[in-house]
Amino acid sequence: MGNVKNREIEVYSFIESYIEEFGYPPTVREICFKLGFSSTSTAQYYLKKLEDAKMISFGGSKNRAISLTQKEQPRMIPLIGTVAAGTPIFATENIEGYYPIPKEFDCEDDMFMLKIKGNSMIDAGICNGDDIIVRKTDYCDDGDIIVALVDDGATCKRFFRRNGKYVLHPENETMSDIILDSVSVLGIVRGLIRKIK
Amino acid sequence: MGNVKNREIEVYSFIESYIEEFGYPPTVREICFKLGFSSTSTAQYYLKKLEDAKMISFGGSKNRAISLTQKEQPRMIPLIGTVAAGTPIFATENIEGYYPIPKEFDCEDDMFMLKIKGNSMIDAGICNGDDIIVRKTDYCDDGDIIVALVDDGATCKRFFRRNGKYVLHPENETMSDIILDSVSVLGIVRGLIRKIK
DNA sequence: ATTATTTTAGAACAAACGTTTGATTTTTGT
DNA sequence: ACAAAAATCAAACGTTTGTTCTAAAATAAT
Repeated sequence: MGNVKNREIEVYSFIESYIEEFGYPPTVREICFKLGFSSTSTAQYYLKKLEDAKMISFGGSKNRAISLTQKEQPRMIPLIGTVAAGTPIFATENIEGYYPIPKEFDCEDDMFMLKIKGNSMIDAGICNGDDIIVRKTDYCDDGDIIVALVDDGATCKRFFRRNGKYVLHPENETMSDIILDSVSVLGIVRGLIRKIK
Repeated sequence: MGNVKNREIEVYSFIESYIEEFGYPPTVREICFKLGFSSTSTAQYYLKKLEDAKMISFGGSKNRAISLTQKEQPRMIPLIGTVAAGTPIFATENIEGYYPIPKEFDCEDDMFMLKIKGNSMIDAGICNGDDIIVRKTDYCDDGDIIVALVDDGATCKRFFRRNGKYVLHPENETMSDIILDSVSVLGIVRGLIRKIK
Protein backbone atom coordinates (compact mmCIF):
# COMPACT_ATOMS: atom_id res chain seq x y z
CA MET A 1 0.00 0.00 0.00
CA GLY A 2 1.23 3.42 -0.93
CA ASN A 3 1.50 6.26 1.53
CA VAL A 4 -1.35 5.33 3.80
CA LYS A 5 -1.34 5.61 7.55
CA ASN A 6 -2.54 3.31 10.26
CA ARG A 7 -6.07 4.56 10.68
CA GLU A 8 -6.63 4.59 6.94
CA ILE A 9 -5.57 0.97 6.77
CA GLU A 10 -7.96 0.16 9.59
CA VAL A 11 -10.80 1.68 7.62
CA TYR A 12 -9.75 -0.11 4.46
CA SER A 13 -9.43 -3.44 6.23
CA PHE A 14 -12.86 -3.08 7.74
CA ILE A 15 -14.39 -2.45 4.35
CA GLU A 16 -12.52 -5.41 2.96
CA SER A 17 -13.61 -7.81 5.68
CA TYR A 18 -17.16 -6.48 5.62
CA ILE A 19 -17.45 -7.28 1.93
CA GLU A 20 -15.91 -10.69 2.56
CA GLU A 21 -18.50 -11.39 5.24
CA PHE A 22 -21.67 -9.94 3.74
CA GLY A 23 -21.04 -9.80 0.02
CA TYR A 24 -21.71 -6.07 -0.18
CA PRO A 25 -19.93 -3.00 1.17
CA PRO A 26 -20.70 -1.20 4.44
CA THR A 27 -22.43 2.14 4.76
CA VAL A 28 -20.65 5.22 5.97
CA ARG A 29 -22.41 4.87 9.29
CA GLU A 30 -21.39 1.26 9.70
CA ILE A 31 -17.80 2.35 9.24
CA CYS A 32 -18.32 4.97 11.94
CA PHE A 33 -19.70 2.43 14.34
CA LYS A 34 -16.90 -0.08 13.84
CA LEU A 35 -14.09 2.46 13.95
CA GLY A 36 -15.61 4.34 16.86
CA PHE A 37 -16.27 7.58 15.00
CA SER A 38 -19.15 9.58 16.31
CA SER A 39 -19.53 11.59 13.16
CA THR A 40 -20.18 10.44 9.64
CA SER A 41 -17.95 13.15 8.32
CA THR A 42 -14.98 11.49 9.98
CA ALA A 43 -15.61 8.36 7.99
CA GLN A 44 -16.06 10.50 4.90
CA TYR A 45 -12.71 12.07 5.65
CA TYR A 46 -11.00 8.69 5.48
CA LEU A 47 -12.96 7.55 2.47
CA LYS A 48 -11.68 10.56 0.59
CA LYS A 49 -8.12 9.77 1.61
CA LEU A 50 -8.45 6.17 0.51
CA GLU A 51 -9.89 7.35 -2.77
CA ASP A 52 -6.98 9.75 -3.25
CA ALA A 53 -4.69 6.80 -2.64
CA LYS A 54 -6.61 4.97 -5.38
CA MET A 55 -7.47 2.16 -2.99
CA ILE A 56 -11.21 2.54 -3.15
CA SER A 57 -13.72 4.39 -5.21
CA PHE A 58 -16.99 5.76 -3.95
CA GLY A 59 -19.26 8.74 -4.14
CA GLY A 60 -21.97 10.00 -6.39
CA SER A 61 -24.45 9.93 -3.55
CA LYS A 62 -25.03 6.27 -4.17
CA ASN A 63 -25.80 4.27 -1.08
CA ARG A 64 -23.41 1.62 0.10
CA ALA A 65 -21.39 2.02 -3.06
CA ILE A 66 -17.79 1.62 -2.00
CA SER A 67 -15.66 -0.57 -4.22
CA LEU A 68 -12.14 -1.79 -3.71
CA THR A 69 -10.06 -0.61 -6.64
CA GLN A 70 -7.21 -3.06 -6.39
CA LYS A 71 -9.38 -6.07 -5.72
CA GLU A 72 -9.48 -8.06 -8.89
CA GLN A 73 -10.86 -11.51 -8.49
CA PRO A 74 -9.09 -14.29 -10.34
CA ARG A 75 -10.52 -15.31 -13.67
CA MET A 76 -12.55 -18.47 -13.95
CA ILE A 77 -12.08 -20.55 -17.08
CA PRO A 78 -14.11 -23.54 -18.22
CA LEU A 79 -12.93 -27.13 -18.00
CA ILE A 80 -13.89 -28.78 -21.27
CA GLY A 81 -14.96 -32.39 -21.02
CA THR A 82 -15.53 -34.06 -24.31
CA VAL A 83 -15.21 -31.96 -27.43
CA ALA A 84 -18.20 -33.05 -29.48
CA ALA A 85 -17.36 -32.82 -33.16
CA GLY A 86 -19.03 -29.88 -34.83
CA THR A 87 -19.91 -27.98 -31.65
CA PRO A 88 -17.84 -24.94 -30.70
CA ILE A 89 -15.40 -25.60 -27.88
CA PHE A 90 -17.18 -23.32 -25.45
CA ALA A 91 -20.61 -24.81 -26.05
CA THR A 92 -22.39 -25.18 -22.75
CA GLU A 93 -22.71 -28.92 -23.08
CA ASN A 94 -18.93 -29.29 -23.30
CA ILE A 95 -18.26 -27.43 -20.06
CA GLU A 96 -17.81 -29.43 -16.88
CA GLY A 97 -17.09 -26.58 -14.52
CA TYR A 98 -15.18 -23.37 -13.97
CA TYR A 99 -11.80 -23.10 -12.30
CA PRO A 100 -9.75 -20.13 -11.19
CA ILE A 101 -6.35 -19.44 -12.65
CA PRO A 102 -3.78 -16.91 -11.48
CA LYS A 103 -3.71 -13.58 -13.26
CA GLU A 104 -0.17 -14.32 -14.47
CA PHE A 105 -1.77 -16.18 -17.34
CA ASP A 106 -3.12 -12.80 -18.46
CA CYS A 107 -6.24 -14.49 -19.55
CA GLU A 108 -8.85 -13.06 -21.84
CA ASP A 109 -12.03 -14.84 -22.79
CA ASP A 110 -10.06 -17.23 -24.90
CA MET A 111 -8.74 -19.79 -22.45
CA PHE A 112 -10.01 -23.14 -21.32
CA MET A 113 -8.86 -26.21 -19.50
CA LEU A 114 -8.72 -29.81 -20.64
CA LYS A 115 -8.10 -33.00 -18.72
CA ILE A 116 -5.18 -35.06 -20.00
CA LYS A 117 -5.77 -38.73 -20.64
CA GLY A 118 -2.75 -40.93 -21.19
CA ASN A 119 0.99 -40.51 -20.96
CA SER A 120 1.85 -39.26 -24.40
CA MET A 121 3.40 -36.05 -23.08
CA ILE A 122 5.04 -37.42 -19.98
CA ASP A 123 8.56 -36.35 -20.98
CA ALA A 124 7.31 -32.77 -21.10
CA GLY A 125 6.11 -33.14 -17.54
CA ILE A 126 2.47 -33.43 -18.55
CA CYS A 127 0.94 -36.44 -16.84
CA ASN A 128 -2.23 -38.47 -17.01
CA GLY A 129 -4.98 -36.63 -15.16
CA ASP A 130 -3.38 -33.19 -15.37
CA ASP A 131 -5.60 -30.28 -16.33
CA ILE A 132 -3.89 -28.27 -19.03
CA ILE A 133 -4.56 -24.58 -19.50
CA VAL A 134 -5.02 -23.77 -23.16
CA ARG A 135 -5.24 -20.51 -25.08
CA LYS A 136 -7.59 -20.85 -28.02
CA THR A 137 -5.95 -20.02 -31.32
CA ASP A 138 -5.80 -21.22 -34.90
CA TYR A 139 -2.14 -20.53 -35.42
CA CYS A 140 0.85 -22.02 -33.66
CA ASP A 141 4.60 -22.08 -34.05
CA ASP A 142 7.01 -24.95 -34.44
CA GLY A 143 7.71 -26.49 -31.07
CA ASP A 144 4.55 -25.29 -29.38
CA ILE A 145 2.67 -27.76 -27.27
CA ILE A 146 -0.81 -27.68 -28.71
CA VAL A 147 -4.22 -29.23 -28.49
CA ALA A 148 -5.48 -30.52 -31.81
CA LEU A 149 -8.66 -32.17 -32.91
CA VAL A 150 -7.94 -35.56 -34.46
CA ASP A 151 -10.49 -38.19 -35.33
CA ASP A 152 -13.20 -37.54 -32.79
CA GLY A 153 -11.25 -36.23 -29.84
CA ALA A 154 -8.83 -33.59 -28.61
CA THR A 155 -5.21 -34.56 -28.18
CA CYS A 156 -2.21 -32.80 -26.72
CA LYS A 157 1.07 -33.00 -28.64
CA ARG A 158 4.09 -30.97 -29.64
CA PHE A 159 3.67 -29.37 -33.03
CA PHE A 160 6.03 -29.16 -35.98
CA ARG A 161 5.84 -28.43 -39.70
CA ARG A 162 7.92 -30.73 -41.86
CA ASN A 163 8.01 -31.10 -45.66
CA GLY A 164 4.68 -29.40 -46.09
CA LYS A 165 3.05 -31.73 -43.62
CA TYR A 166 2.14 -31.35 -39.97
CA VAL A 167 3.72 -33.42 -37.23
CA LEU A 168 2.12 -34.09 -33.87
CA HIS A 169 4.97 -35.32 -31.71
CA PRO A 170 4.29 -37.17 -28.46
CA GLU A 171 6.84 -36.46 -25.75
CA ASN A 172 7.15 -40.15 -24.94
CA GLU A 173 9.92 -42.39 -26.29
CA THR A 174 7.60 -45.33 -26.72
CA MET A 175 5.20 -43.51 -29.05
CA SER A 176 5.59 -42.36 -32.61
CA ASP A 177 4.77 -39.15 -34.43
CA ILE A 178 1.41 -38.53 -36.06
CA ILE A 179 1.86 -37.03 -39.51
CA LEU A 180 -1.05 -35.23 -41.12
CA ASP A 181 -1.86 -33.29 -44.27
CA SER A 182 -4.01 -30.90 -42.35
CA VAL A 183 -4.52 -30.25 -38.69
CA SER A 184 -7.26 -28.60 -36.70
CA VAL A 185 -5.62 -26.65 -33.89
CA LEU A 186 -7.77 -25.90 -30.84
CA GLY A 187 -5.15 -23.95 -28.94
CA ILE A 188 -1.70 -23.63 -27.44
CA VAL A 189 -0.95 -25.06 -24.01
CA ARG A 190 0.01 -22.28 -21.63
CA GLY A 191 0.14 -24.15 -18.38
CA LEU A 192 -1.30 -26.85 -16.23
CA ILE A 193 -2.78 -27.64 -12.88
CA ARG A 194 -2.24 -30.99 -11.22
CA LYS A 195 -3.91 -32.40 -8.17
CA ILE A 196 -1.81 -35.02 -6.44
CA LYS A 197 -3.62 -37.84 -4.63
CA MET B 1 -29.80 -23.76 -10.69
CA GLY B 2 -32.80 -25.37 -9.11
CA ASN B 3 -36.34 -24.76 -10.26
CA VAL B 4 -35.93 -21.21 -11.47
CA LYS B 5 -37.55 -19.78 -14.53
CA ASN B 6 -36.26 -17.56 -17.28
CA ARG B 7 -37.10 -14.16 -15.89
CA GLU B 8 -35.70 -15.11 -12.49
CA ILE B 9 -32.44 -16.09 -14.13
CA GLU B 10 -32.40 -12.77 -15.96
CA VAL B 11 -32.71 -10.94 -12.67
CA TYR B 12 -30.05 -13.10 -11.06
CA SER B 13 -27.68 -12.66 -13.98
CA PHE B 14 -28.10 -8.92 -13.87
CA ILE B 15 -27.26 -8.82 -10.20
CA GLU B 16 -24.26 -11.04 -10.85
CA SER B 17 -22.90 -8.95 -13.69
CA TYR B 18 -23.62 -5.71 -11.86
CA ILE B 19 -21.51 -6.86 -8.92
CA GLU B 20 -18.81 -7.98 -11.32
CA GLU B 21 -18.76 -4.54 -12.92
CA PHE B 22 -19.12 -2.22 -9.96
CA GLY B 23 -18.01 -4.24 -6.97
CA TYR B 24 -21.29 -3.77 -5.13
CA PRO B 25 -24.85 -4.93 -5.72
CA PRO B 26 -27.58 -2.99 -7.52
CA THR B 27 -30.54 -1.32 -5.88
CA VAL B 28 -34.07 -2.55 -6.36
CA ARG B 29 -34.71 0.36 -8.70
CA GLU B 30 -31.67 -0.37 -10.80
CA ILE B 31 -32.99 -3.88 -11.27
CA CYS B 32 -36.32 -2.40 -12.37
CA PHE B 33 -34.66 -0.17 -14.91
CA LYS B 34 -32.55 -2.89 -16.46
CA LEU B 35 -35.29 -5.50 -16.58
CA GLY B 36 -37.88 -3.00 -17.77
CA PHE B 37 -40.09 -3.17 -14.70
CA SER B 38 -42.04 -0.04 -14.01
CA SER B 39 -42.73 -0.96 -10.42
CA THR B 40 -40.28 -1.63 -7.65
CA SER B 41 -42.58 -4.26 -6.25
CA THR B 42 -42.05 -6.35 -9.37
CA ALA B 43 -38.36 -6.47 -8.66
CA GLN B 44 -39.17 -7.27 -5.06
CA TYR B 45 -41.36 -10.10 -6.31
CA TYR B 46 -38.39 -11.68 -8.06
CA LEU B 47 -36.00 -11.02 -5.25
CA LYS B 48 -38.26 -12.97 -2.95
CA LYS B 49 -38.38 -15.85 -5.40
CA LEU B 50 -34.61 -15.91 -5.74
CA GLU B 51 -34.33 -15.86 -1.99
CA ASP B 52 -36.75 -18.77 -1.70
CA ALA B 53 -34.55 -20.61 -4.17
CA LYS B 54 -31.62 -19.86 -1.86
CA MET B 55 -29.77 -18.10 -4.66
CA ILE B 56 -29.58 -14.71 -3.02
CA SER B 57 -30.20 -13.21 0.35
CA PHE B 58 -31.48 -9.72 0.95
CA GLY B 59 -33.84 -7.71 3.07
CA GLY B 60 -33.76 -6.07 6.44
CA SER B 61 -34.47 -2.70 4.86
CA LYS B 62 -30.80 -2.31 4.18
CA ASN B 63 -30.00 -0.42 1.02
CA ARG B 64 -28.26 -2.19 -1.81
CA ALA B 65 -27.78 -5.25 0.32
CA ILE B 66 -28.26 -8.18 -2.00
CA SER B 67 -25.73 -10.97 -1.73
CA LEU B 68 -25.25 -14.02 -3.90
CA THR B 69 -25.54 -17.07 -1.70
CA GLN B 70 -23.77 -19.61 -3.90
CA LYS B 71 -20.94 -17.33 -4.88
CA GLU B 72 -17.88 -18.63 -3.13
CA GLN B 73 -14.71 -17.07 -4.34
CA PRO B 74 -11.72 -19.36 -4.78
CA ARG B 75 -9.23 -19.49 -1.97
CA MET B 76 -6.03 -17.54 -2.23
CA ILE B 77 -2.90 -19.16 -0.81
CA PRO B 78 0.51 -17.58 -0.32
CA LEU B 79 3.49 -18.24 -2.52
CA ILE B 80 6.46 -18.64 -0.22
CA GLY B 81 9.71 -17.26 -1.49
CA THR B 82 12.67 -18.02 0.66
CA VAL B 83 12.08 -19.82 3.92
CA ALA B 84 14.25 -17.92 6.34
CA ALA B 85 15.50 -20.28 9.03
CA GLY B 86 13.75 -19.74 12.33
CA THR B 87 10.79 -17.78 10.98
CA PRO B 88 7.42 -19.47 10.62
CA ILE B 89 6.56 -20.39 7.04
CA PHE B 90 3.70 -17.95 6.84
CA ALA B 91 5.68 -14.99 8.14
CA THR B 92 4.85 -11.95 6.09
CA GLU B 93 8.40 -11.49 4.90
CA ASN B 94 8.36 -14.95 3.32
CA ILE B 95 5.26 -14.31 1.24
CA GLU B 96 5.68 -13.18 -2.34
CA GLY B 97 2.04 -13.04 -3.30
CA TYR B 98 -1.29 -14.80 -3.19
CA TYR B 99 -2.63 -17.13 -5.84
CA PRO B 100 -6.02 -18.73 -6.34
CA ILE B 101 -6.42 -22.48 -6.30
CA PRO B 102 -9.49 -24.52 -7.23
CA LYS B 103 -11.74 -25.61 -4.40
CA GLU B 104 -11.01 -29.25 -5.26
CA PHE B 105 -7.92 -28.89 -3.10
CA ASP B 106 -10.34 -28.45 -0.19
CA CYS B 107 -8.02 -25.97 1.26
CA GLU B 108 -8.01 -24.74 4.82
CA ASP B 109 -5.64 -22.14 6.16
CA ASP B 110 -2.83 -24.63 6.00
CA MET B 111 -1.71 -24.55 2.39
CA PHE B 112 0.96 -22.64 0.59
CA MET B 113 2.85 -22.62 -2.67
CA LEU B 114 6.53 -22.94 -3.36
CA LYS B 115 8.52 -22.40 -6.53
CA ILE B 116 10.58 -25.39 -7.64
CA LYS B 117 14.22 -24.79 -8.44
CA GLY B 118 16.06 -27.55 -10.24
CA ASN B 119 15.15 -30.84 -11.84
CA SER B 120 15.39 -33.21 -8.90
CA MET B 121 11.76 -34.31 -9.24
CA ILE B 122 11.48 -34.34 -13.00
CA ASP B 123 10.57 -38.02 -13.25
CA ALA B 124 7.54 -37.26 -11.08
CA GLY B 125 6.48 -34.62 -13.57
CA ILE B 126 7.61 -31.76 -11.34
CA CYS B 127 9.77 -29.39 -13.33
CA ASN B 128 12.04 -26.45 -12.74
CA GLY B 129 9.91 -23.33 -12.25
CA ASP B 130 6.73 -25.15 -11.28
CA ASP B 131 4.77 -23.83 -8.33
CA ILE B 132 3.89 -26.70 -6.06
CA ILE B 133 0.86 -26.62 -3.80
CA VAL B 134 1.70 -27.85 -0.32
CA ARG B 135 -0.37 -28.78 2.70
CA LYS B 136 1.45 -27.91 5.89
CA THR B 137 1.91 -30.88 8.17
CA ASP B 138 4.48 -32.45 10.45
CA TYR B 139 3.66 -36.02 9.59
CA CYS B 140 3.92 -37.82 6.29
CA ASP B 141 3.72 -41.36 4.98
CA ASP B 142 6.17 -43.44 3.02
CA GLY B 143 6.02 -42.47 -0.63
CA ASP B 144 4.61 -38.99 -0.08
CA ILE B 145 6.15 -36.18 -2.04
CA ILE B 146 7.10 -33.68 0.62
CA VAL B 147 8.78 -30.39 1.23
CA ALA B 148 11.49 -30.60 3.86
CA LEU B 149 13.81 -28.07 5.38
CA VAL B 150 17.43 -29.07 4.86
CA ASP B 151 20.46 -26.94 5.50
CA ASP B 152 19.11 -23.45 4.90
CA GLY B 153 16.45 -24.06 2.31
CA ALA B 154 13.29 -25.92 1.43
CA THR B 155 13.57 -28.89 -0.88
CA CYS B 156 11.02 -31.12 -2.58
CA LYS B 157 11.64 -34.88 -2.52
CA ARG B 158 9.88 -38.19 -2.15
CA PHE B 159 9.91 -39.41 1.43
CA PHE B 160 10.73 -42.84 2.85
CA ARG B 161 11.67 -44.34 6.20
CA ARG B 162 14.40 -46.97 6.03
CA ASN B 163 16.31 -48.67 8.85
CA GLY B 164 15.35 -46.01 11.35
CA LYS B 165 16.60 -43.27 9.08
CA TYR B 166 14.82 -40.89 6.75
CA VAL B 167 15.34 -40.96 3.01
CA LEU B 168 14.71 -38.00 0.74
CA HIS B 169 14.55 -39.50 -2.71
CA PRO B 170 14.92 -37.32 -5.82
CA GLU B 171 12.85 -38.51 -8.77
CA ASN B 172 15.79 -38.12 -11.11
CA GLU B 173 18.05 -40.99 -12.19
CA THR B 174 21.14 -38.83 -12.12
CA MET B 175 20.77 -37.86 -8.48
CA SER B 176 21.18 -39.84 -5.31
CA ASP B 177 19.18 -40.17 -2.13
CA ILE B 178 19.69 -37.93 0.86
CA ILE B 179 19.75 -39.95 4.07
CA LEU B 180 19.14 -38.19 7.36
CA ASP B 181 18.82 -39.01 11.03
CA SER B 182 16.11 -36.44 11.44
CA VAL B 183 14.04 -34.45 9.04
CA SER B 184 12.05 -31.26 9.33
CA VAL B 185 8.91 -31.70 7.25
CA LEU B 186 7.21 -28.53 6.06
CA GLY B 187 4.36 -30.23 4.25
CA ILE B 188 3.03 -32.71 1.74
CA VAL B 189 2.79 -31.77 -1.92
CA ARG B 190 -0.84 -31.85 -3.04
CA GLY B 191 -0.55 -30.39 -6.50
CA LEU B 192 1.16 -27.93 -8.75
CA ILE B 193 0.60 -25.10 -11.16
CA ARG B 194 2.84 -24.60 -14.14
CA LYS B 195 3.03 -21.66 -16.48
CA ILE B 196 4.42 -22.58 -19.88
CA LYS B 197 6.34 -19.93 -21.79
C1' DA C 1 4.51 28.90 23.09
C1' DT C 2 2.47 29.64 18.93
C1' DT C 3 1.15 28.24 14.66
C1' DA C 4 0.00 24.82 11.22
C1' DT C 5 -1.76 20.46 10.27
C1' DT C 6 -4.29 16.56 11.12
C1' DT C 7 -8.13 14.30 13.06
C1' DT C 8 -12.76 14.20 14.99
C1' DA C 9 -17.45 16.03 16.03
C1' DG C 10 -22.30 17.94 15.41
C1' DA C 11 -26.19 18.88 13.11
C1' DA C 12 -29.14 19.32 9.41
C1' DC C 13 -30.69 18.33 4.57
C1' DA C 14 -32.08 16.22 0.45
C1' DA C 15 -31.92 12.29 -2.14
C1' DA C 16 -31.92 7.38 -2.54
C1' DC C 17 -33.99 3.34 -1.18
C1' DG C 18 -36.68 -0.87 0.63
C1' DT C 19 -41.20 -2.02 1.92
C1' DT C 20 -46.07 -2.49 1.81
C1' DT C 21 -50.88 -2.72 0.21
C1' DG C 22 -54.05 -3.50 -3.29
C1' DA C 23 -55.28 -3.66 -7.76
C1' DT C 24 -54.61 -4.97 -12.69
C1' DT C 25 -52.95 -7.50 -16.49
C1' DT C 26 -51.16 -11.66 -18.51
C1' DT C 27 -50.52 -16.42 -18.80
C1' DT C 28 -51.71 -21.12 -17.92
C1' DG C 29 -54.60 -25.16 -17.12
C1' DT C 30 -58.97 -27.44 -17.83
C1' DA D 1 -64.57 -20.05 -22.02
C1' DC D 2 -63.56 -19.92 -17.33
C1' DA D 3 -60.98 -20.14 -13.28
C1' DA D 4 -56.56 -20.21 -11.15
C1' DA D 5 -52.05 -18.81 -11.00
C1' DA D 6 -48.33 -15.89 -12.29
C1' DA D 7 -46.54 -11.53 -13.39
C1' DT D 8 -46.79 -6.59 -13.34
C1' DC D 9 -48.13 -1.97 -11.97
C1' DA D 10 -49.07 2.32 -9.04
C1' DA D 11 -48.51 5.11 -5.33
C1' DA D 12 -47.32 6.37 -0.93
C1' DC D 13 -44.59 5.95 3.52
C1' DG D 14 -40.86 5.94 6.51
C1' DT D 15 -36.02 4.98 6.77
C1' DT D 16 -31.51 4.77 5.60
C1' DT D 17 -27.86 7.08 3.75
C1' DG D 18 -24.35 10.25 1.51
C1' DT D 19 -23.18 14.97 1.61
C1' DT D 20 -22.09 19.42 3.32
C1' DC D 21 -20.69 23.12 6.41
C1' DT D 22 -18.78 24.74 10.50
C1' DA D 23 -16.29 24.11 14.44
C1' DA D 24 -13.59 21.86 17.99
C1' DA D 25 -9.99 18.90 19.66
C1' DA D 26 -5.57 16.68 19.19
C1' DT D 27 -1.09 16.43 17.30
C1' DA D 28 3.06 18.00 15.02
C1' DA D 29 6.18 21.65 13.54
C1' DT D 30 8.58 25.93 14.40
